[in-house]
Amino acid sequence: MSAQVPLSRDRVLETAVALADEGGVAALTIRALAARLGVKPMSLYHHVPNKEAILDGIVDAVFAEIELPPEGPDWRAALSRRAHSARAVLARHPWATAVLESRAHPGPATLRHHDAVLGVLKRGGFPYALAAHAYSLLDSYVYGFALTEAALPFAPQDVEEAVGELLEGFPAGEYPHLVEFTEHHVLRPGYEYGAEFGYGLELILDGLAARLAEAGR
Amino acid sequence: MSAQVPLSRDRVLETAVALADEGGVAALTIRALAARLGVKPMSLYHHVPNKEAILDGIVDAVFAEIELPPEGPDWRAALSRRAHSARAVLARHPWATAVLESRAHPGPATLRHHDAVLGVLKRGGFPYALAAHAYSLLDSYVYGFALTEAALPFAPQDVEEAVGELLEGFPAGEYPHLVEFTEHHVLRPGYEYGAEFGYGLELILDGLAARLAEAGR
DNA sequence: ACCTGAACACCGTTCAAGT
DNA sequence: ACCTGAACACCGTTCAAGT
Repeated sequence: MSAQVPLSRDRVLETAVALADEGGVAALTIRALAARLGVKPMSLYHHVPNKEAILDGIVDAVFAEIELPPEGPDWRAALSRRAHSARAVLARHPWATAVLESRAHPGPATLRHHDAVLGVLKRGGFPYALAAHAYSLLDSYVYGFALTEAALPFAPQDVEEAVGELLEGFPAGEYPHLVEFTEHHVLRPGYEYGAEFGYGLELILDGLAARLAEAGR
Repeated sequence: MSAQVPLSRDRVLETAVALADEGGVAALTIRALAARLGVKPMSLYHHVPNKEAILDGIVDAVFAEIELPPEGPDWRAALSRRAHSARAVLARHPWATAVLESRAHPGPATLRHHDAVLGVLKRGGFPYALAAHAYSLLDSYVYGFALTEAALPFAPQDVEEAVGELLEGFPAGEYPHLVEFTEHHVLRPGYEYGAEFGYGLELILDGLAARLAEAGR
């Protein structure tokens, strides 16, 4: 209610993340943020230059939640761990992946991450070119998976209902493979989209390991 | 100026895509859209129920630009072709990938695509589970790469300048691997982020081919 | 049927004024 | 120094009125 705890950049960003988590990025308005902080809209401008800076800040705050890869010699375990952590964090903040696109100003947590991953690749013996391939591939996969997962029009427990509705709306015979695949696989017990993440990640890591072995010969 | 060509849903969506291409999704407002169409804001509501529908519509319009995979028996060539086409289209409309996230209503072009890709996998002999893995992996990769590419804070020809500025802003010694990697690889002539796409795609297709061969044994 | 003017409840942000 | 009231130039959308 009252601003007993004084306002600060950190408290603004923390609350901004909470608002976005609850209602998506559209719910994150300066005015709503001020109300949640028990303060008038204009007060925020003493701690943050404008809304762009808030968006930059919360993206970096989300990055800070991702585990830095462990420093050990096992590049594969380190990258796998980091990828799983990134996916979990981005799933907790479904708005974050899309907001990344518009951010041209990487923050310190983001840069620290890039640095740590490049360190892992270097210690793993990746030549520069292969390190570039590996980084691009892994990051694209993780972000893309997070984006796809965030776009799923249903919570995992509601697949059946949501997919059923979708199928009913199809013109008969228009999407035969989609219907067949949905009925024979997606709606079968045991299918869960989230489980695809690990499969794809392992395939990519296998591929990188093979390329690295070739490069070392 | 005057609405000689009568307004229509298609003309609204076409213009909406143009506005987003020019100024990002933030530049796509009902009012700007009406102005561009030489009409008053309220007129749009006779052809489109609201802004959400416009966003659904332009995402589907972008999907319609992606080449459907060819019908031939070569699954690998078909998927590669489709992936390259998708990446090119998403690069032409850098706002589109992020907008995907918020769209729970896939349009007909989107569904036709999913159907066609599943058809390719089926004719290629992919069991349902492997088809699911393949679809998730490829789509995540393509979207993630498009997102990363759209987030690059510079046009390809300005790498040197933009990256130079970024590096100068770093606290000394804070990001050693990032600095080393940038100087020894990113800033070297011949490096271009866009070229990473093909490498990653081939690695994924190699992996899928190996899994498919195993499944067939 | 299609277009529109006025109005409503919102935005982010500036500026001058308070403590 | 930090907070704020009033104001400005925007949003998307409803509703009643025009042709």
